[in-house]
Amino acid sequence: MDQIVFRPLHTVACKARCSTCNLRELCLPVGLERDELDHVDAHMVVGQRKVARGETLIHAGDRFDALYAVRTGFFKSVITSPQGHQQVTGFQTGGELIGLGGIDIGRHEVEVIALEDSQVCVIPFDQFETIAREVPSLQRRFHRHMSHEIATDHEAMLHLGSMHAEERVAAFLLNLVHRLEVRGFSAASLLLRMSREEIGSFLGLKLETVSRTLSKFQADGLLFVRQRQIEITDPAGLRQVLEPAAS
Amino acid sequence: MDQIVFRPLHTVACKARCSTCNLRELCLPVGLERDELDHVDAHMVVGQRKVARGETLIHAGDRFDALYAVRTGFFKSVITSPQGHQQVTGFQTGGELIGLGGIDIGRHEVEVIALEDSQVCVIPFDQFETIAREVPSLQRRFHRHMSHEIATDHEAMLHLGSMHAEERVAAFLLNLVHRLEVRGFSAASLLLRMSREEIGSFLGLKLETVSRTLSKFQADGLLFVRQRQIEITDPAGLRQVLEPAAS
DNA sequence: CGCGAACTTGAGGCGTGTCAACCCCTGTGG
DNA sequence: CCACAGGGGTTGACACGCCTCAAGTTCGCG
Repeated sequence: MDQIVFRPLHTVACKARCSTCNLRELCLPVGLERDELDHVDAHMVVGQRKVARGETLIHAGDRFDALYAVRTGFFKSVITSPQGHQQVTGFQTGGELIGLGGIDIGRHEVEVIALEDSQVCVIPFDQFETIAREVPSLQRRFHRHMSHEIATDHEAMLHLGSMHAEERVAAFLLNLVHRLEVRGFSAASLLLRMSREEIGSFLGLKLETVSRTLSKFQADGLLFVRQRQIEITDPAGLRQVLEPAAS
Repeated sequence: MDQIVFRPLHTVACKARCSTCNLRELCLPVGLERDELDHVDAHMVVGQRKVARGETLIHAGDRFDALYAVRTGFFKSVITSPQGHQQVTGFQTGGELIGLGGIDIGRHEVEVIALEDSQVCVIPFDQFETIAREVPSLQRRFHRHMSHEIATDHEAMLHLGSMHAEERVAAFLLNLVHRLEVRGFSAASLLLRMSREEIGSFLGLKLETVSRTLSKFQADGLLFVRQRQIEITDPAGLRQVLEPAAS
């Protein structure tokens, strides 16, 4: 689309150990036993890859042969139609898997771009399936991860298909803080890693509408916005926005 | 929500044989070897269930313990937000799996309702995971099925987030005929199993807009509509609707 | 320090929603 | 066999929420 981008493999050979990773309770190895963890440590993750802010981790159409688990940082996934329509399908952060939509046809359907300097674990998929056959609890965990993405996408469809701008933005913010909270960040203060345009694309709105809506929330005393820094001062009020227009 | 509905289990004990099912090349057992098929025949599908038109196969919130594969008929899946917003997340027909979004939290997130008299195969999930560990090609096939749902949902998000009414309806019709064509039906003539309202919910439009759009397509000579019967007279023209507004 | 990208805010237009009337088809009961 | 009821579909008039276009501001980065 744009220009040709130099794309080094950047895969660091050093083995990542899930057993010592602080995301282990959010990522694939949730709830594995000691010996299972050792097995996974030895074979699942072949290396890490660093992706600088703005760099592309996956190009649409790339051959699918590995999953990526976010270790640090923040990504967006974008789908582009043959006619050039674009849509952000999601934002991924620590412990979340990237590339699940590519398993089916063996090619990635989305472009995945880092929104800040990031690091991912590389999980070759053939090998992963072998391990999943050997470690039932890993298999179950993987199925839950895929299922979670499906349920999440359905929720996004709900937002896109049946909510007003204010409801979409409120739901987006609440979802985002919740995910950050689970990862140990503040529930009240967040730094957006994506632009208004990217939020808009994800929510099916134009960037101006996102901007206006945030301004309105501020005017209503629900939060403070200063560029990408947001302080949620009235979380209950923000949830209220989602309530059906009633008393 | 509505009233209590009498919900018999309806599961017919008679074993279904994948090896003799005419959907075997679309459903989970695609490409299995003879001996693998025998194994699957023996353990995967515990029975069938009939669902009359209008009946509910799965209630939102139901415990998840089995997947369903559509053997005959047509279903819609609907998600409802805590605030009462509703969204059709998809329509399922022969060979497609139902309930994948429920694996994660162990409860179904969607309501699944038959749009015509239908029949599904019941696949208890714990048992299925065991077989998937024993039969790698079934495992792979299942992962591809889940991945396909993810990619499909992303496509739906693209429609919902970045297309105009005419584009959405055209994309919907083309997708539908394509799926029916793969299943041996005509590419030109189709009988919609869902109402305008259900199409609208899926596409993020009101039923009137769907109706108007179909009427416009007819006026433009792209198709004939008569209630739920549609004849596509100019498939190329319909695809043209998806092209960016240009020459 | 200065440029460009990202963001904000305003004015006006358009596409889709809303509301309402009417039609068509199906099924049911007299 | 026909009358009637009711749900689904069509069409029109109008409203409104979001998009478009444009100008001005702020901020981050080189």
